[in-house]
Amino acid sequence: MSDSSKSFQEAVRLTMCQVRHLSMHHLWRFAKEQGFSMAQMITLRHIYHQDPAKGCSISDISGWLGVTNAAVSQSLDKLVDQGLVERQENPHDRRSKQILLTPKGEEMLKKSMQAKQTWLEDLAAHLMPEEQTQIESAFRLLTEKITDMEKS
Amino acid sequence: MSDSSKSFQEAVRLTMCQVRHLSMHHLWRFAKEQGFSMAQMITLRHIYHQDPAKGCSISDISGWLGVTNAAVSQSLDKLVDQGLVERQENPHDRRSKQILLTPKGEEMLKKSMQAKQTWLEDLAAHLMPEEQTQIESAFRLLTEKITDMEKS
DNA sequence: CTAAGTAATTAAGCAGGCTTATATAATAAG
DNA sequence: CTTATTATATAAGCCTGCTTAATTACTTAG
Repeated sequence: MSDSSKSFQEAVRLTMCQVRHLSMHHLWRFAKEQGFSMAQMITLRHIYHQDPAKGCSISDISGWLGVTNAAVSQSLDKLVDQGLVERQENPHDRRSKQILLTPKGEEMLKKSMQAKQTWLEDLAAHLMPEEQTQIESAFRLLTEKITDMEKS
Repeated sequence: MSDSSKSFQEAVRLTMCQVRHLSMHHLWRFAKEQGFSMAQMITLRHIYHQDPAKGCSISDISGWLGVTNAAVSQSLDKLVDQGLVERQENPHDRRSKQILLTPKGEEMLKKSMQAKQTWLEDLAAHLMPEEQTQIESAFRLLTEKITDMEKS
């Protein structure tokens, strides 16, 4: 591996480490206040990151979390009761369910991310316009590449 | 707020959203495999982000997590048993304890972050050298600014 | 058509993380 | 010095998220 690549990785790692720590804390507190378990928060986010047309199955989620289907099914019951997700029949396989976020669920997730918004505004205030532009283009590039990676 | 600042924030938000989702998942799986609770992982990271000379108190941690001191004290018992953290007397206030990571604890935390390493190498492989340089400098700047923000 | 396999659900039971209540020791305030 | 407050620890008990086991419904393979 080249030295420049090492340097790149170190820079990314450092920022990620900070962001991860703050995000983790934020999500933990949000979940606690709203009465969700960590598993439910991760589930909601996982559904959110799926193709909204297809949703995802119970097995998808249990595989992602590393728990049993039973656990996911029970956990979803509560989210359904609260109107955050819905179970739909999979037309291609009637054993399977398509789990989808309801508008209410999507709104809730957005809200959970929005608290970050204030932080982001603070950050913006600490940066000169040129600095913002520089970081912005780096992040756009990164988003694109990460998306590519997840697909492959 | 200026349009350019909005655009900046949106770019950062998008990347963070991806990173958060993947990090969350990664940490969840790691904790599960290693037999730690989410609260313990967040605790360890919190200690890690403190001044290593001072450590932090039980109250610090319970405030950070939003749980009682009793919960933290019990949770730390297990981490102490495993040799990951140690309780030291605070010389300035003998009621209080300084909670510190042991070398073993630090190593464990590093390990929990290292799995990200592979991902980072994959990412680097998807990027041209110029792209890496661009992102790298943006991240160095960002780390600096976030550190400033946390201090203030 | 039958048998085996897969997806989800339900129920019972366990374990661990959290809370409250209580106790101890040290500090701060009067 | 006495009293109140703060920091932590311990014990008992609750709650909930998870597991296993059993069931239903559907799909696939032979």
